[in-house]
Amino acid sequence: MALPSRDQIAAALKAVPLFADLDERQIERLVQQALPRRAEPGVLVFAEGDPCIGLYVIFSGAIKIFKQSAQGREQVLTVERSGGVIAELPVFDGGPYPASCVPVEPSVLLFISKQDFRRSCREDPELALKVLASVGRRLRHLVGIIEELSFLTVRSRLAALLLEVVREEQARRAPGGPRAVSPKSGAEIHRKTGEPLRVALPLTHQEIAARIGTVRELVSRNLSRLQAEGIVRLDGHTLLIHDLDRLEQEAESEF
Amino acid sequence: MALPSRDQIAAALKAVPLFADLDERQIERLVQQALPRRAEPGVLVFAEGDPCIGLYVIFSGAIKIFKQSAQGREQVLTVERSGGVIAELPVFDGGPYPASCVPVEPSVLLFISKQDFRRSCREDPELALKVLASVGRRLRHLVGIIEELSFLTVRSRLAALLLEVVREEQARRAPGGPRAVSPKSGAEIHRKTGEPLRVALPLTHQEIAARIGTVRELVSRNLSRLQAEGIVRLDGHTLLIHDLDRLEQEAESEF
DNA sequence: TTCTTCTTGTGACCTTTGTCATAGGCACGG
DNA sequence: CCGTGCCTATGACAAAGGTCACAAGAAGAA
Repeated sequence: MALPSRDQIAAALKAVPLFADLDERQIERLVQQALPRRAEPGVLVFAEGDPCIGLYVIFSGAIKIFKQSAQGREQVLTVERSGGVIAELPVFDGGPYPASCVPVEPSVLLFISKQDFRRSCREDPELALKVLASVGRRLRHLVGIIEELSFLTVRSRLAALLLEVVREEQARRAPGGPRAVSPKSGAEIHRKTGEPLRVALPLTHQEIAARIGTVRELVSRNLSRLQAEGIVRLDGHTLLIHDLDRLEQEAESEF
Repeated sequence: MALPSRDQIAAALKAVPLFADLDERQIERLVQQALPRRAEPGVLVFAEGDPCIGLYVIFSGAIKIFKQSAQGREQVLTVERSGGVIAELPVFDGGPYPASCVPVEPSVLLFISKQDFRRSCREDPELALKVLASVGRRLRHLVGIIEELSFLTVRSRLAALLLEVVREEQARRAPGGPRAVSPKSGAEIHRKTGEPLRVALPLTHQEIAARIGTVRELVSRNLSRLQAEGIVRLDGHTLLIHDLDRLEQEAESEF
């Protein structure tokens, strides 16, 4: 895939929630500052501890932010997709990147240097407030991970992850965001009809393990157990949810 | 203790890192916005899920931010002291407070409403950037907790906590921050002389457990073990560190 | 002091998590 | 078609984490 043109970059930036209601002139400046680059799965964009030189907007693809332990265990902090922004925080506190970053699909990123972005925020307080709001969401997410690690078993973290995958998939199917009309979400339909919910689960056990903070084998065993109990069924990389209520219940069950 | 006077509030705000180099006029405005209030240990300042109405600057005392599980287990996210700021983030993303907040000592807080603070940030981009920097530190801290929960054993998290207590205590003893001159930290002295390092450990096992994400009994057992191994010694609420190197080593040991 | 409450130490026991090893399945390139 | 490499499943085991119960200590309040 070729790198995006200026027009494509401008369109992409306008679609980024963080830059949602900037005016034309401001977008234009961001476009001039943005440096497009390709990034391939397996090749680090940056590593934990690297000095922070700027942030990245995801033009296309998907990017994983993670920590790695000395023993090689991995903990995923978040996976961001098109329109997402990476590392907008370390840009401001002067420290190095707090985690590593690698694509999970072939991706195109727009790099904006620390200096440029700081200047933009200084000149446009609204942008700074937007960044703060975005960072707020990020912080909530991290607190959620802490809560899960500290209160929930591997089994319920797995159940929670499956539910999250379902929700994302459904959000993707119903573009334009949640509407007031059309009240039946996939989950509602499911509950009514008793038909199994069907979503893609494009993750290996290893990747699931890294997301929920455990090891491959436990994911395998717990998935088997959930299947044996008739809560879900796994057919290749398709996940069938037979009992959403039970799954939701499992996702809560604490230590 | 009486509530602070305007002058005292002004002085306190100037000493807050977040407001470090605001000019007189800006400080004056913050003073007018700040509403002092007392807060007592055991009485929630706000609870997780409450709508966010503003932020708090700690005038005096110490404040704990924590999550609580349905089973009553507690996970401390941070403990802030005089000069610290609480909940500066949820002010910006429109969501409710993500965790609960309670003093661990009798404290005096300065409340600043969401509207006021947002206006101040809009009018002074430098302040917004300061907030971003401060939030950056917060995020690093949360990522650190995730790392510990996901990679380290209870034993090493305990060792890490003890080391943190030592570092804080030493920072308090050497006011004015770390200096380039006077290179001998307490730790250095300790290593040279072989004398046990001695710091106060003003925490119950229950409180330690809530900080490192486990239960009372495991704290008790692991402390005993560290003592049996001659690494530390506990005399009432005084902690003696006999082998700092070993303790640092333990703080790293992964699963 | 004395009583009550909070805190700590510990044994017994169970559950969960993690490790190691092994074997079969699937997918892709030659 | 057949390797080669990755992914999955599972048994056997070890170790860590957690629960329950109970006995002492320590610390405050009366």
